[in-house]
Amino acid sequence: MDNQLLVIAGPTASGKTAVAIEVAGRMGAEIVSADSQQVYRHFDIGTAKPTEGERAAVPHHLISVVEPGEAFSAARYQALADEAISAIHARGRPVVVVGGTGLYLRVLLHGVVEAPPRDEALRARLEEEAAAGGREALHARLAEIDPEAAARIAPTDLVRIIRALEIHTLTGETASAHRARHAFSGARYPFRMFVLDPPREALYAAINARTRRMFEGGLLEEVRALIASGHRQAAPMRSVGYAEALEIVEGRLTLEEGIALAAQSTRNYAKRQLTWFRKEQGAVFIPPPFLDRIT
RNA sequence: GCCCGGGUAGCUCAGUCGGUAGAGCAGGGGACUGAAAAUCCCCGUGUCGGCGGUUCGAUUCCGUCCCCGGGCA
Repeated sequence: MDNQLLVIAGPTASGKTAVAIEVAGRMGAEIVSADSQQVYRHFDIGTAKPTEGERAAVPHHLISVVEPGEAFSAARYQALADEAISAIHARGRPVVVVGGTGLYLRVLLHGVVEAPPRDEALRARLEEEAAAGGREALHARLAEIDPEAAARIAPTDLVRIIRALEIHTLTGETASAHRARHAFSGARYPFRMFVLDPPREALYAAINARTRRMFEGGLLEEVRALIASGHRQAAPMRSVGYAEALEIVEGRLTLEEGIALAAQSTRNYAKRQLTWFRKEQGAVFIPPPFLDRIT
């Protein structure tokens, strides 16, 4: 039973970090993060990484593990998380997985389709093509080579159209063929999952307050420093909070407008996160007080 | 007091040469497997400021009143 994972999920600002540290502390566990933005170094304030003190209290894994410019992915996450988990288990300690990135949680728990990683040059070409001829044209092309994938992907969903096309041109086999080979059903680890689910109003209030705190705590300075070190185009710069901070730094938004928009997109993001967790079989949604309900 | 603008969805506004109206944002729901805090999809009845008038029919035209801007006194 000791290598059963305890998974603590929940939308941003629901209080995952504090709960996980408390619970892991009691169990003598180590924490494996499942957060797609906290993996990037130097993006600290806007991703709400656990503090030094918190990380000293309980060892954390998969936080600040890659440079912002590096291409990260769900598959890479899975590999690194697997490594961390087996190392912790080798130490004889239990694992608490904490995170809000639905895709990463799913890939860790249920597996990832085996396919080649992104090909930067190919993607650039396809993007140009879409810019010139329209996304629908690319989608039409996908429909010819892989009707099954085309049926599943919206004609406007460029990111997914490109990935499907990419898999095909890289392997000569369609994306749906790769997908079909994977069952997704069973779990890769025994686990129990709790989803922290505060009432909507409380969540929004927490998000609004935390967003403001981030700006007061130096988010703009962090963004300026990131730009100065050449990370203006890095993937995490497009994430909730950073995108707005960038607009402020570059003078396209006033501070107040930016804070309001950042809080707004964070709220919308929190809603999106919930749709992942709702689909996870066996996940237990719990209202506060969280600690009393995690066993 | 007079003149000019405005008063339409929670907010900002578009529109109807007269046939009871629609976008963005907000809000809600959803999809998602190598960028995922990304990318994408779906959901809009509201005395069209009040009251009268003209009209088969007024949110739209006319009158009048109220409210909000701005200007002149």
